[in-house]
Amino acid sequence: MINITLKQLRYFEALARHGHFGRAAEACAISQPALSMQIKEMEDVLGATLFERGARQVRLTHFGEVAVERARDILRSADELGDLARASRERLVGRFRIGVIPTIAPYLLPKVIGNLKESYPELDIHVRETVTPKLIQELKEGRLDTAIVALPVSESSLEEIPLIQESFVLVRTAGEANLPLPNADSLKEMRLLLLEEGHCFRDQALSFCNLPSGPPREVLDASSLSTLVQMVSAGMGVTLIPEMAVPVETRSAPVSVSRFETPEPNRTIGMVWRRSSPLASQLTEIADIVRRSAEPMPHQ
Amino acid sequence: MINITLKQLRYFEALARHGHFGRAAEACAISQPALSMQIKEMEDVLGATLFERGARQVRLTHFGEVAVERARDILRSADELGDLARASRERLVGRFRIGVIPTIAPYLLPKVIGNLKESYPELDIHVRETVTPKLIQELKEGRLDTAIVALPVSESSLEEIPLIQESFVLVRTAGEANLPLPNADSLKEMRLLLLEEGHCFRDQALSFCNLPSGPPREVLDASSLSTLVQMVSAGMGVTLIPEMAVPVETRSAPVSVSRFETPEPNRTIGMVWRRSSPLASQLTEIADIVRRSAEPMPHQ
DNA sequence: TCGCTTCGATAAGTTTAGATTATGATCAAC
DNA sequence: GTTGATCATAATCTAAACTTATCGAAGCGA
Repeated sequence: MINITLKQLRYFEALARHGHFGRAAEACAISQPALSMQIKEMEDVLGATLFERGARQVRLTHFGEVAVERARDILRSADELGDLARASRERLVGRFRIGVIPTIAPYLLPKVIGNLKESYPELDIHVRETVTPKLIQELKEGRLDTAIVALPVSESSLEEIPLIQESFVLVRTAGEANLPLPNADSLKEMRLLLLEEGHCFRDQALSFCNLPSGPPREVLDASSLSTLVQMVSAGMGVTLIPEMAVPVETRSAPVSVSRFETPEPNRTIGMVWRRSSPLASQLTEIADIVRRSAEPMPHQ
Repeated sequence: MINITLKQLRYFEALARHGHFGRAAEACAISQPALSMQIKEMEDVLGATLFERGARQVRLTHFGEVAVERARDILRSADELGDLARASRERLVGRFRIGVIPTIAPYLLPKVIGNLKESYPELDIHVRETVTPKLIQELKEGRLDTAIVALPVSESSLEEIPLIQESFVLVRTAGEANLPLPNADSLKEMRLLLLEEGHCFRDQALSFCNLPSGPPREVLDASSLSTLVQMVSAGMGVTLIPEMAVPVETRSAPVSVSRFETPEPNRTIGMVWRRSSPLASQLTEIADIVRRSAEPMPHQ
């Protein structure tokens, strides 16, 4: 399809404004014949006359009058596209899709989202909460912009940066508060309640106890830390939870929380994104915000 | 000012639609490298990334998503400009400024405008009523599209086509109805009431009586045919009026109307427009409409 | 892990479109 | 009739855009 060009529209608008080929050409920084030819070309393509060439003046035809309004619309729109681009370079705007694993989301997200909205008011934040493999999948497919997960992820196409390191703590019934602290091996002998398969935290806990991950164990697997703690308070066993979950999960449950002796079991939480993501530079900024959102929590 | 081109926007839209350089290029009927280069150029000019090039797929960035909507707006607008042009070629649209002399306007215009609006419903008709020299002036300056005047105008830059020929009739008091018909010379001796200077009809009447046009005469000059007829009915003299004015002007006045013997005094009414007017072809159509509007009048 | 395939980027060369300068035609004004 | 202003046309040149050929990275199957 042969068509008009934006350049022609600019020339056209200038000629409509000046009503004079010479001066319009000067305004466009081109020669008068160049302008004449482009206007003629545009009239040919449109199949309609834009200007009535009088001996002493150049006037818009009726169609020209209608056309110049339309042309100004188009030119303004095109210029605004440039403005839009500039704006998008300076600050993060538009939709931002963030994925978080379930053992982090409830404790970290409220603060992260609050801080993000403060820093980027024009950001339209979407949250996806699911297990790491799904997040990674969606991330690689471009359905997420970033994900907050436990490191390492070890995907060559993904950039990963650590944010915080947090310990796991032991949750027992309130009555067991003063019992001696079990070590990794003695934990193996206790009724250790765990999350269902798929959660990385399940594997990390098992790993701490030197147990193989994989097949479900005899004890019922929970789908959330909250359930785990409730089951502990009901006397069904003990469990491990990450430090950041303590304030929320043990607030209303009659359980005791104990830290392990060093080396404490722990996990590294980090952010990952596609290396090819054009948001890369902004994502490091966002990582800072997430880090700041998480830092004060252990001390609160 | 360096800027994007409509072509780039079309390529961009195609790539956004297909998510694949090869297929988008095919859809645009260009080679894949050509598309790659134009997209790259566009990204450079905008200073923002439009697509995230994954190994196996091409995805819009957030900015790209915003941009493609804007691009579609622009492209649609540009296409509509073509539609607009096509529409304007087929039928007359927009503002249409018509000038008419005062000795025609009241009698012809109602019908002309009615018929014009019927034939060109989308026409925005503006009427200017004044004497011939002013109409010609405004016509040449492009402030009118056409004028209905008495011919000839004899302006080299104007096209003129005759529409109708109409006679002048004598208006006397009702009591004078049976008096013998004066000839041109005897009219000279009567108290002939005329329009004020500037009206071509005044000159035409004077010319019929073999009197010089120009200086005002002793009798008060009127500014409208209506006034003339009223003055006649008041016994102040006689007058000439064009045939088409008879039904309107003598309806409620006690006057008699008499036709002259051949050769009757008469005038040729025609339409004029700039030869350079791009409406030329439509103006001949309009001339037909005006002619049809005028024709039945002498017989009614 | 090693080809194999897919797909986008890059390079070199060709074509086309747009620009320039010079000139012509028209018309109004003197 | 001559002159000056103004837009169109012609001839030429340049720069942009396109083409074909090739490269390089990444996924995928054996």
